[in-house]
Amino acid sequence: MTVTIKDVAAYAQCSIKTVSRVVNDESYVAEATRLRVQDAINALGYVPNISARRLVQSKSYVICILLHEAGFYQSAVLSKVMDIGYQFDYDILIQSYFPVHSRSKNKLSGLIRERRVDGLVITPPCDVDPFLNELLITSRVPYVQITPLNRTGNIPYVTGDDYQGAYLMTERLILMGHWRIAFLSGPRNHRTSIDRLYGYKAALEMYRVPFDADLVWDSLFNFDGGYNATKLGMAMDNPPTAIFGGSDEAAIGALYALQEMKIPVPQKISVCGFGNLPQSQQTWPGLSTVDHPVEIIVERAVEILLDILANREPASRQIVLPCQLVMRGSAGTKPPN
Amino acid sequence: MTVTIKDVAAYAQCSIKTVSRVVNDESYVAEATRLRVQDAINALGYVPNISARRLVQSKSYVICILLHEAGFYQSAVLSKVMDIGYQFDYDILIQSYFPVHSRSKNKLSGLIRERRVDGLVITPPCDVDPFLNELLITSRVPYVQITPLNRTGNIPYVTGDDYQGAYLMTERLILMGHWRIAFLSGPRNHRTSIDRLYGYKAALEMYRVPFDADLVWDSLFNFDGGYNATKLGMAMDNPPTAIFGGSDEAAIGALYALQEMKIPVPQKISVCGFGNLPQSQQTWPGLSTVDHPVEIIVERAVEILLDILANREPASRQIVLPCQLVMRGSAGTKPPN
DNA sequence: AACATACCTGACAACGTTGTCAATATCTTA
DNA sequence: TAAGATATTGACAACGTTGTCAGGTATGTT
Repeated sequence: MTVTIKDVAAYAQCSIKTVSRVVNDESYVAEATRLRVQDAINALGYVPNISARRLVQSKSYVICILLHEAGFYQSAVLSKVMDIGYQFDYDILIQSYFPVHSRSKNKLSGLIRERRVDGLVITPPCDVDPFLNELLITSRVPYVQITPLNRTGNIPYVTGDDYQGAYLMTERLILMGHWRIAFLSGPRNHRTSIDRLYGYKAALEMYRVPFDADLVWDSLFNFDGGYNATKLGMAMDNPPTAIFGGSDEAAIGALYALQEMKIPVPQKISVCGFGNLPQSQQTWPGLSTVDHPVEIIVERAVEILLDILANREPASRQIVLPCQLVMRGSAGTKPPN
Repeated sequence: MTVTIKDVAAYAQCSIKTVSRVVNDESYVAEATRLRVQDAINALGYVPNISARRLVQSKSYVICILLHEAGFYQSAVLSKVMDIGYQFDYDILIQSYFPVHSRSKNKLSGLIRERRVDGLVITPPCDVDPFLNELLITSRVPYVQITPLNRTGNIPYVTGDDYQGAYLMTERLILMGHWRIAFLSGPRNHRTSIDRLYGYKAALEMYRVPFDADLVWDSLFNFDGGYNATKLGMAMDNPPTAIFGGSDEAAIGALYALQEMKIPVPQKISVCGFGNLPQSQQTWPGLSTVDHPVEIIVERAVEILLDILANREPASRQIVLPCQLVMRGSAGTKPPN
């Protein structure tokens, strides 16, 4: 039924090893032989059996993207992963991971321990899960973290510069006249969230704008969090003239809340986000945000992983990429009192 | 280094075949033997080598989700696929497919012909690509289409009822007093787009609302298309009081355009979409839309595919699921003249 | 007691490829 | 011309599993 390397060898009158050499572009094949084999391959429509190759080489040629819930950020990562997927010899497998499901744990454990995947790309918030970390250590499977919530210097990761990005945006708001700027914070024990908050604080300090702890609003970095925090926060005696969302999702939630409260953006209040997700340019007004270069981040992460898998030493194992401001309609100069 | 079935057999003092039986839960293994083998497996930490199993069974235990560009709809599909992915024995591979890239074609062709995937789930607009269709036919690989742009009765697919959904929404708008309702159309040669247009027309007819061809605006079903069409269309002499976007993306584009033109929604004009994408509840005002039950669609599609792969006859090979209205703030009664 | 039947087990081939190594042919150099 | 280097090829084992089939041992039936 299916054409194997033996059929090709018989057709081309040579050994299977020679066919293998031609298929894998190895040296030491006479030009005439190579052509004869090529013809045989074409004539018979031979395609190598990947399972056999994988067995004998004990490699799966699969890398796995590990995601938690499918939020917008995760979608953005997937978009890029898909875009570049066809450039590699590796196949790309996606796997969700919910630590609460034991089936989910089992699946993941099988994936790694049965060596169905050669390497992993880990997206937040999977990097902070203890079970996964344990599994990664004991199995010794290579992996790279993308924009981890927490990170240590010896694990490969690629991330945007949270501190610098938050600093830039805060600075910009200050230069537009704002001095009461609320910050929509994420979980207080996550590095990403902490770094962004530090960037925010540093800019305030640099421009001698007093820091007000009441302007740091917990948002969990998601839509509902941003919405609720804004509803609550805008009721304070001395509300801010700008809201800087530590994530686009939270900022979009803030936008929604403000619309609901009929507080015009940006006339009465400015809103900014962090992430530059695809939908942040489809809100009204367009969301000013810090571009977290997801595409480059993913590209670099996959590059590092492929280097590791090929036993090449990657140019760098920890990459922090600078962020840029993307100003749209949602941010403007501070309104007169 | 790695523990194989032989090691387990030696430890448990039995043949490799018996270990295989235990691992695969086959009958005809004495209880005592089974326990002895289980102990050996646990003691040695044995995990079967999947590549070997795949080779001997000539199956890959992988299903592939084929996507074109990573739009929001595609992300929604992926989300659900991920959600349910850990329930299967199959691994889930994602692959983008851009017919213009020859590398993309090669990758896909290899994926199928090298039998790296056992089956495919095909998302729009991949289903209308001739190269892919040719490949699917010649390779005989099983596949299911999700909400195909075009479809024939003999190919497995799962989709929402475009006609019925569009009918319902148009009817609702009419009942809210609208009789000049613009329809943001997709490509005119795609079944999905045509069906939604027919549903729209049918409702108009039923309620004796005259059909005006000038109110069918080409939008390509995306944000820019919806935006441009709305900008253009609202400049006409007798503009509509409602815009029904054939897709949420187009409707969100329309919302943006209307905000830009300072035409209040829903006071002056109502806007509705089709799809109920995650972000359609994060727009302001919340987008009224037709819920396309993506989650169920994906679930059913995967069920069908798994049935086919297991040589079970699926309960049904073509499934058309009813749609429901989700009314949010973007639609209201027709304003007085 | 003879025989059928169900249960249990293991030897061995097969899956389709790549790696190792030896054998041969051809070329280069002194 | 001989010796050594280089190019070319193929035989065969190995990868780790599952499928086939034959053989053995209890158990039940006539």
